[in-house]
Amino acid sequence: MITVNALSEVAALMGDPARAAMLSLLMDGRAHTASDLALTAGITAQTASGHLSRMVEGNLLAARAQGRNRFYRLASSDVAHAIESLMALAGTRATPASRTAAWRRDPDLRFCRTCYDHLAGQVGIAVTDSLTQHGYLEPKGPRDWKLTEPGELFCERLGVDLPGARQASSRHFARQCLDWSERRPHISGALGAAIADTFFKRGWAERLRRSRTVRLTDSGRRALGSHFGATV
Amino acid sequence: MITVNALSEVAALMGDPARAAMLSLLMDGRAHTASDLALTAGITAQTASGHLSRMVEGNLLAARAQGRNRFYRLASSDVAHAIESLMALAGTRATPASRTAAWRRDPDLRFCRTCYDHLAGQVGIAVTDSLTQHGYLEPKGPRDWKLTEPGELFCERLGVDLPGARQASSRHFARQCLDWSERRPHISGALGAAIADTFFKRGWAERLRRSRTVRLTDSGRRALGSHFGATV
DNA sequence: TCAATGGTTCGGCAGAGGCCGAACCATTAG
DNA sequence: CTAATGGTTCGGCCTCTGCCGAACCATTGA
Repeated sequence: MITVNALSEVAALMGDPARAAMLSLLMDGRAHTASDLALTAGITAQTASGHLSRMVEGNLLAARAQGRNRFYRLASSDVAHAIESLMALAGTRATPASRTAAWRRDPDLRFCRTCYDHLAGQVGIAVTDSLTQHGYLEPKGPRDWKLTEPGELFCERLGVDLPGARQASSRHFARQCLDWSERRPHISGALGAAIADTFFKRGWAERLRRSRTVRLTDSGRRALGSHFGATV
Repeated sequence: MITVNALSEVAALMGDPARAAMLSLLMDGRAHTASDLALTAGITAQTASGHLSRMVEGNLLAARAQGRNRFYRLASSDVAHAIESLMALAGTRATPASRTAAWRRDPDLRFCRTCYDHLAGQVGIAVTDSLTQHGYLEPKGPRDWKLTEPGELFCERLGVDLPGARQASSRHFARQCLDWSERRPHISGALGAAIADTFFKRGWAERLRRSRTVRLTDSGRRALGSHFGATV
């Protein structure tokens, strides 16, 4: 059956430690240069080049040339979600003896990280919960959210680029994304990305280099309290 | 980082063609003997034994001895969902040139199949849609459903074993599961499994050997019309 | 007790593929 | 033009692991 082969092929692509390290870095949703990815994976540039072209061939990554550099990013959010689901599985792999799941061992990552291009972890959940509890966001269908009229006002007041988010017409606007550490949905899609952008632009959060981990700044912690009525 | 290794390890387990073939068979939610799995994968028993113990070690499978036989099944529905998400990815891997996704090439599988232990494909979606449109099922939270009072009556009339489904207390009762061919949610969890059981027990559907494909019988087609008001 | 059947362990073989050094191409800066 | 930098291709090495034959263990049935 053709799907069996396809399954093993795509899984095998993710199943190499060096490629998994690259994919993990790319889970921050940004594009990275080939040498950057090689450094992260701890391999030479020529080895990385082989891995990268194989992942492009397998439709996991997309490549874009810019000057002397070549930038690689995840091919789609579907890829990101498949990786998240595997990570969720890996996180629960703990035996009954040592109950501590893998992600528990990195509290910073659990606290706040990027999931592709939006916020995840405790902070992502806190933001999402605040939006739903204030009636700014309502569940719509099984995997989407509806931004209510008060929600639009709130976002505008916050400085979220709503027109920009709506412009990406091919993309889901407000999507539910399962958080693998909190095991509950957080806001993703174009709106989720726009909200995350706001956090970065206003200095509420900072990306850590070579990691999906995000640091919540002091002003970010205050903003969570004043704007969202949440404490983390 | 520990999560990176965990990711590559679990992906590598799924990334071998023989193991992927076994996992694919086990996606029917049932337990299969070691020799059965070996036959499916097209390898000898001793080779299969090695694969199986590695997958048990990696918490993908659970094993149960019974007499001379040894039965293997997926360790949890999380495993099934991770595999589904990879299959969804593999299905969209088609190049722009040949746009037909992989699952399109198996219309029977797309029409009706088991997803772990419940019905999926067009039939699964038809059942789910019917239940929601009649007000028997209401979305509850992002990933669950609520069975309404009329819904309970309907299920009892149908012969669904509701007490049995409720007994599995550790399990989600009515869960939303994303259908990778229809790209919409169908009913899973204990209730989804109980409904699927009803279909098999009443002779409305039959499992095909060595496959997740399910055949809808003539009486099943009529039942869909009379009980669910649906045509497929 | 003895065969038959299902399953696992062991040992050795062979192929796949990850890795790097070296060479090569492309773009930018001086 | 030349040098520097980023990236890829090529060739060969080497490990990893999937595979099977053979032997072994466990359960069942006669």
